[in-house]
Amino acid sequence: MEIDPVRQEILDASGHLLIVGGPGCGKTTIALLKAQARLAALEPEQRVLFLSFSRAAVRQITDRMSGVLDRASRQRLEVRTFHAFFLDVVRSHGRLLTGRPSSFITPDRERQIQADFDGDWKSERRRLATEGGRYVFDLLADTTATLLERSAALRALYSSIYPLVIVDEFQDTNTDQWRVIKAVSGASTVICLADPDQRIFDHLDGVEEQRLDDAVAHLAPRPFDLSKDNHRSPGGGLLDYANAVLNNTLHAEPANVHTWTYTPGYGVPWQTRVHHGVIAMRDYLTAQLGHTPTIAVLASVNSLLGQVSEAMATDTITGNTTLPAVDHALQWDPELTAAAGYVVASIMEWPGLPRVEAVTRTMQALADFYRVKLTSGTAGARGKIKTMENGLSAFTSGKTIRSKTVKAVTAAYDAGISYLGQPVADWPTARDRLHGSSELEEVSKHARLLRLLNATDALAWGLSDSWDGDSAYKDAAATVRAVLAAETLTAAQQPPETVSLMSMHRSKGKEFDGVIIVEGRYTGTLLDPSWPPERLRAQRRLLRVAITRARTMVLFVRPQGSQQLTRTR
DNA sequence: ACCAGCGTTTTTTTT
DNA sequence: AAACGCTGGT
Repeated sequence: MEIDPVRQEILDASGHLLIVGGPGCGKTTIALLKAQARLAALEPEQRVLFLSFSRAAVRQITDRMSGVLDRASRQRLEVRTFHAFFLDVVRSHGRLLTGRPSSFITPDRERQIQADFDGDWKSERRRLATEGGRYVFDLLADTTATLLERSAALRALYSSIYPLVIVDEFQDTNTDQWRVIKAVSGASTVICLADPDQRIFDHLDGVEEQRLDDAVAHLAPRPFDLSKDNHRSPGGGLLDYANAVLNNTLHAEPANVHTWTYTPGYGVPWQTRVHHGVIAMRDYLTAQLGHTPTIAVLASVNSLLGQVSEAMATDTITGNTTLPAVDHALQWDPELTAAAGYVVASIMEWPGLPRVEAVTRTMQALADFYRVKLTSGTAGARGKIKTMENGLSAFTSGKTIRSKTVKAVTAAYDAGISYLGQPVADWPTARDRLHGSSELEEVSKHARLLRLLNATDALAWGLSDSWDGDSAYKDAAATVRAVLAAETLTAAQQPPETVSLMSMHRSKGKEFDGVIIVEGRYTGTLLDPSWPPERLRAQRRLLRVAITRARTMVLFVRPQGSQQLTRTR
């Protein structure tokens, strides 16, 4: 990178900095260079801390480091997620708060504990922390902030290890993360990297528009504005176009932005259009760039991406051409799918179990499914859990059962079920018992998504081992739990596929050679003039983020008659 | 206490 | 279109 006068000023400045600029303006690169410059003046054991939100973002930053920093600097620059850092602090020093060593509760374990607990989970997890020194993920930021706020010695310790702290995507930090930054800013220098127009997580608790004002008020940072620079798609006009979408100003579609419209009910399905778009873009970019391009398919809702994934997983014949299946990664929350899998697994244990125990286990797995939904924000799941628990206790105590789900599950058990000992055939047999209430239908539908976990082989092997050789799968639930837990962990560590499908929110901080933005007929609407102004502005920010993920080109696949993204006259 | 039916919204990381 | 939350009938 060329060091212009503004960047030279950043390198020379001392004290807190607030570096503001849009996508691809080089905020990260100049922050890395600043870290290198600062490291040269530090003691050998001192480090620079670079905090970001997701493991994917950490990966992108470390990848970029190799081209910018020398070896020695790379080794002394710690790029970590907020959570990894908080976990370290709590593990090392949580004892100061509770008088006992700290341990943490993984999300998987949290749900199990939650499943066995009746009452208010929020106060219970707080109690587990203060009385047992056991922390769930959600409490790590708050605990770290409290530790640093209360202990001057701890603040001094961390500031001496990390005299410089860089915070990525600062505009989306929540209240607890900000408390931590504030606490270390007393003795450490803080560099905030921010783009107020990339604020797309306002709807989350603790993420607020005023965060940048907080920084100005409490840190009095030296401000720098890099928003005029664009290194990601130089000359390509993608940033200009994205800014026009943000502000709804007059702008023509640049040559590297294309729109395909589809008419619902006529011609090929929209999913096939997307499939075609991915292949066309891959071929075009391969020729133009001379290497296999990275491509993202983005939508504003997850449900559309599941449909695209389904379509792209198989060869599709359209007219006289065949679209070959495309290997891709679907980034979505696998926890619910896994929970649905545990319900199916519990049904695979039925032949070896007495009636009460079989129904109880399946009902508990069903309740667990709704506990997962509850933790991911669906308030209505609470009522369903209660209904199921009530129905289950009515069942075990012989009272009249009113829950449709309990009735359907007992009826399915009483109808009898037999397995062949072949997991691939027996799994659907078990899954097809999930009928007779809206809850069972819902779980059944999620269970069908299990193919997306790419764990089919591992599941079949595991279940073969638990076949008792006669009629039942013993400990099928534990087997499936172990396989799926292992699978989700390894999936997170894999290098990204060249084609990935994710929500526009999830694409934050990532970049790709090409981006395909999909809009459905009824779902995932990109813009609707009837929305209230605040929602429209939030959506335009989101669209700007999505468009600027692309280095080279953008393709929209939209239904006919959809709202223009920029003013055209 | 349960659930069908109706009107509204769809966005989420973390070992 | 599907999944949410809310409400009134059983």
